[in-house]
Amino acid sequence: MTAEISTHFIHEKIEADLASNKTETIITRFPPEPNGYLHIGHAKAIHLDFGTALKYNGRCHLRFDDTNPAAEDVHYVHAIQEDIRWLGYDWGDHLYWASSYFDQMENYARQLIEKGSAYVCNLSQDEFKSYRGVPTEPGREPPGRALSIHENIALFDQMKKGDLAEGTYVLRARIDMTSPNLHMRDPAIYRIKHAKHHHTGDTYHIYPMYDFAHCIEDSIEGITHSLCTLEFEVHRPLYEWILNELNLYRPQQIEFARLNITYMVMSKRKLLQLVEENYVTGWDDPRLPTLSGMRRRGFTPTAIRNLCTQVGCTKFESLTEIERLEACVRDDLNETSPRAMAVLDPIKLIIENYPENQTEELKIANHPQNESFGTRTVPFTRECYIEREDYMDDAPNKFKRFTVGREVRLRGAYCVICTRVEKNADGKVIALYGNYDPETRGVNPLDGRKVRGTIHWISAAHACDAEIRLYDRLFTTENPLADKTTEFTEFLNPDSLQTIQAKLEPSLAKAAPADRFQFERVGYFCADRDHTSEKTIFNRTLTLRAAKKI
RNA sequence: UGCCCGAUAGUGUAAUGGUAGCACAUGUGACUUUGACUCAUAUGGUCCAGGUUCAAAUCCUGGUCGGGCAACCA
Repeated sequence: MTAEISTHFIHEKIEADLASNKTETIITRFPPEPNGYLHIGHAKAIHLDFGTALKYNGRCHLRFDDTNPAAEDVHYVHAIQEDIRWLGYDWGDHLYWASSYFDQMENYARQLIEKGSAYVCNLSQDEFKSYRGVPTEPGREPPGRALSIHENIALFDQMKKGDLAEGTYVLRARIDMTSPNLHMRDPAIYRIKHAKHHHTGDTYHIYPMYDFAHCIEDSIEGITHSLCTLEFEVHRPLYEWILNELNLYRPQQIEFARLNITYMVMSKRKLLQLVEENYVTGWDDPRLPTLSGMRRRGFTPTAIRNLCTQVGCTKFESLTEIERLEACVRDDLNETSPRAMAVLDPIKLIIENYPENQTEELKIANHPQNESFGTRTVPFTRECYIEREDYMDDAPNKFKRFTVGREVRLRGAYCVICTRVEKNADGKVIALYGNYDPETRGVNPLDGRKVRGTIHWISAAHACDAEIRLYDRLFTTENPLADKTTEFTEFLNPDSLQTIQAKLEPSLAKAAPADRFQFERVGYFCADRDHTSEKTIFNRTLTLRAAKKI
């Protein structure tokens, strides 16, 4: 695949480092914690990390940041790898685990203790809170600072052996309790956890904290540029302090803004809540911004990568309009999806001058601009389904579809003039009657009259019944998290999923799960993963770009 | 009220002291056997105030507004 990626401040920094020979090979890393599914926000980071490595002929490591066994699960490890591959990126042999560095990290922690730069602290979380102080006031030195190196080593050994209960002791970096940066006020770097780790099992009872672990992981792997999101900006002094204290190679951490998209929530915690409280059907619900959800919805990796390129990379906390994502998806799908016909809200059209028992196999192109998509045959008969909204009583002149007396082209078939309409007692249209012009099969009328509208249709006798899931945005407000006083679930769109029964052209019964189509004039659809030869199920990926219909 | 970061059309971005461009969205028109696609065209912008300079979106100072930081999460 191509490394389509725009240039921005991070690449300027990289190019300067290359030019000054500070670095030779660019090495980045994508470091997910296996505690949830990847979403489109991660796609931005993946695109940046892997795309940058590709652009500069370097490499990108996939490293699972598995330092907290309480939250993590091997199930997520598999899902994350699948999603990254689906997006189109490959880490080759460079798969790493924070947990494989645990022994080294312990040694580094010991080094810190031995040089007096770390100590064991027995303060409870609440107690330490009062020692740490608040942003506007300096903290006080915790009593543990007075312990001898000997005592600290002994205590750390006990923590490691698993004799001590969780929460009783932590190892702290000894930095500066008066620092204006709270992260420098003796942060915890090791804590006791008796949980079973998905990768190391019961081997360890102590686990490193993010701030201690991450910089060491980067350093060990020789990462040149460690790209992360803005909230880690205030952690950078700590990242650098630890590696300096340990006299280790120091990668360059650079921060960029997260991706936010209107009508979506990107927080892992919020997504988990939507899944656990059954607001959606699972992590791969097509309404979710998870990569697995978007995949099931029918979005393409190309579209997502293009979006990432378009939004670029800055330090400005932006909110991207969902329309831009949708434009990327339509742009790709327009080029890559074969066309087909489906009637979502059927009414019958009876062509009275068409022979009663005749079936014609019409050859129709699968793509209007690309002949390589080939053709398919679609059966045509006297009775067809057409879309209810393709008929209107007393239609204005601009309405290019049926009204009594108006002639319309049936896509790929004949021109038909609507002669009368049949309604039930409530005035609801039950059927349309019309006559076709046998001379117009595939061509315009010979007499030169203009037929302005073209509509889609399905032969009633051959129609394939299908379940169609119409998805719409999950929330009704652009930024469901903006209002801090209202729970974001209050803004859930009650109509985000509508399931209907529709009529499809028979060729679609042969579709395989995940196959994508454009149902002409209706939208982009893909066969759901639940789709089988017995039960036809399609998801609506997106509608066609909304044009003003009369 | 401590520290850190940021601010360019509605939105996302480019311009690296020298003509403020591009894309998405929106309006209008053309084409069309998809009211799609495509094409043309229009609307619309440098947070504010000073300063430096022949020249400032860009550099400096001060404001304003927005975001982040007080897990034994990452």
